[in-house]
Amino acid sequence: MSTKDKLIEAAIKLFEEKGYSGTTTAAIAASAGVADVTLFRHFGSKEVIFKEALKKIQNSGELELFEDNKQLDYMGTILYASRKLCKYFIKENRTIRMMLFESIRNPLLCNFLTEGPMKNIKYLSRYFSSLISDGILKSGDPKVYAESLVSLVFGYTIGLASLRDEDKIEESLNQLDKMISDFFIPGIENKGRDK
Amino acid sequence: MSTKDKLIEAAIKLFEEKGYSGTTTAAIAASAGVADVTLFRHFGSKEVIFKEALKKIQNSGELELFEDNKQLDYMGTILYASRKLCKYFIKENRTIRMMLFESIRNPLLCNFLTEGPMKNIKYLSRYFSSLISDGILKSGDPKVYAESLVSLVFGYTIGLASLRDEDKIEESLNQLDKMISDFFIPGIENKGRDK
DNA sequence: ATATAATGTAAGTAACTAGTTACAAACATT
DNA sequence: AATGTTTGTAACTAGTTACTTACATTATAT
Repeated sequence: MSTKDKLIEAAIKLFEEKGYSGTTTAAIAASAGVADVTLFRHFGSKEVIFKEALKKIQNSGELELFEDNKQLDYMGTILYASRKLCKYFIKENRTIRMMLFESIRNPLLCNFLTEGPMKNIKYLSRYFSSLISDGILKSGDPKVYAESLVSLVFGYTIGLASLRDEDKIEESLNQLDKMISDFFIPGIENKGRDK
Repeated sequence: MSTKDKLIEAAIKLFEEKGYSGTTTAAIAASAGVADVTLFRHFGSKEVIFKEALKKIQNSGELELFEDNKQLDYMGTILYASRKLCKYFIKENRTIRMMLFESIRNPLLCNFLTEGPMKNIKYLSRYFSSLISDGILKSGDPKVYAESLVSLVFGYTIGLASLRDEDKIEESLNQLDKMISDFFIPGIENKGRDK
């Protein structure tokens, strides 16, 4: 691994735990096992390495919500997607919480933060849209369906699960499954018609 | 307003915007219009004034989700409660985002943060429980119902709405209403039976 | 009117902070 | 073997940070 990569990795670890102003350039260099001055030779300033760290964080956040090779019904597909989303939110919960805070003062970060979820919402919207056309789901705005699902998963994992004991993750996943299958899906299903 | 109160208020404003390490004691004192040394005479250290500020934030978060004098059906009651919750999350979104971040390193803050929502979840659980007994809602775990509702509102306001333009709040409230009435409630309603 | 408490002024401490500069050592390339 | 690149060491700057001490001033209460 190159020196630059070592620095970026150390920076990500520290920034996500302590935020921008809680992290010092000296700590990043020490954590990467290089001299202080090397950081400035590579990045010039703390601002720059912070932004580069964010860039790498974002690139690692590309999610494939649907797996083509699996033959699932719509219930299974929605559950699969929300599980995947949930696992991502749990895994990255500290980064997300840090960025949610840093974006208070840095509005550019807001777009940055929402880019990933917005992509997922688009994918989900398209999927819901096709399910509506097929008469499987009630007619309605598929984007609202998608935003609801993502909000539910996000709110549950970041707002509740990530604040509880870390060893209860499996339990959280199960409860989320229950939420989705017991009333998110029944709420959007087309019950009156053919099925 | 007493000097101590002025300091706490200034501290809240700064901590919620810049977090713990981004806020300086000098800035708090200046914002409160008092001398630097006065802060230390009242609180002794930055840690202490931070914790006192948090205490006051928490006390202001007591929410009455149900209004007794209004005669609403269950749909209206749930919508009223979620609107109230949503408005609170929007109003306090910066504080919440700050605490979500600060709690990464301070686990005590986690309990602190969830205390308010957990109370709301308890209230809602009790309400849902009675609706289940009345046959209005499907049988199921009322706590899961409540956590779903709070997660949905939290996820939508903190995860999506608060990151968008601030002037779109009204629109966000309307969309949340739509989510609740169009498929959260249909998802938990008892459709098969008497109503 | 006087004692008491709360505040301001001023100076200072010791540690930390981002960032720079100059020089030497290690390294790989040719 | 010579050269250029990357890195480490070390010293430094200039500003910031939490926090302290000593003394003067103001307000309050009795």
